[in-house]
Amino acid sequence: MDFTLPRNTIFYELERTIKLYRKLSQDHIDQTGYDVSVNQLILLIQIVKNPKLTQVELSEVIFKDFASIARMVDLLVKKDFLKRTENPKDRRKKDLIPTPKGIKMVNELVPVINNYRALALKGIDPDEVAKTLKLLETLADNCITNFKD
Amino acid sequence: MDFTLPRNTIFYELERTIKLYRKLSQDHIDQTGYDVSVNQLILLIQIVKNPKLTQVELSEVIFKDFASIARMVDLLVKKDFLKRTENPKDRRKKDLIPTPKGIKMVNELVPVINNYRALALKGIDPDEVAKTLKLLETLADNCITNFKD
DNA sequence: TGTAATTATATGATATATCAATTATATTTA
DNA sequence: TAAATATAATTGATATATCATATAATTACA
Repeated sequence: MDFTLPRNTIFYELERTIKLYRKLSQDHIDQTGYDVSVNQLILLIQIVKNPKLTQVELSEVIFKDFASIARMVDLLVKKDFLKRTENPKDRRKKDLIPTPKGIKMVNELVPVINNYRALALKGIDPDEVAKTLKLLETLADNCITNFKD
Repeated sequence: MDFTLPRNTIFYELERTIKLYRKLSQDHIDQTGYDVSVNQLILLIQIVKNPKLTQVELSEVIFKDFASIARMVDLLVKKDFLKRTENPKDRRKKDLIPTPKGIKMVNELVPVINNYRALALKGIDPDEVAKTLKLLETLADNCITNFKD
């Protein structure tokens, strides 16, 4: 059987790296004492930056299923970082309004994110990052064009 | 607030690429008619290749939590791709024995995996892949050395 | 040798992911 | 305008992930 061990493929290394990066991110967020997941935080930041976006649009911005967005919104609402009210003009839509508590958290945590992003890229040549970005985009395009359904 | 949109960072592109690659993988597996997830399949392949590995060792090979392994083993057993029996020498351990059905599937699906891996990398210079691998390893190392706990 | 520490696996809680189906509302179009 | 279609959000089912804890068995060591 001719099969390359996962750990010798770029696919494995992608999975491994992103997993470690997620851990780094959550770790630094946790250290601040805030009870929020990285994904919840990233979603909330997008809402703060652009309160007009619908959940469907948000799902495109952060590249997640809209069902996931609905559940993350639920959690942000439960934690009082966000309010969800009916949009008066289009009652299918919900207006997502960050609470003062949510805005305060975003303001405090954006520098934390910028910090761990920099830590993750420490010692890496920006030109190499740009090349990697290009490669990843090609890989992603290849995936899209080769779906069978 | 100075915050780079997710989609302009390498971190976002990593998440996006790996998500599209997972979809490509599952799509090609599904097309074969087999009822198995990519992760279950990758795990089963490792077991076929090395039936002596414990679940803890398997979790290192495919870089997943051992709790995840236990649950994936459960599912493989339920689907009759795998048998789990007590190890007579160390009764904490479980021997994981692929069933004939499991072995047949692995033999049929390994070429499918090799095929979609090649599709994903089509048109990409192997030297660039090697460079990207190095960058990802550095990024992963940076994450590991910057955990706060 | 008996107790402590370690190891292997399993499981509960929670978060996230996808897909499919549902509900409600808006929009299109025949 | 009524019926068909599209859109926005929610929810259920299932898979996976992590973390913490539990259980059982083995190994280390005082």
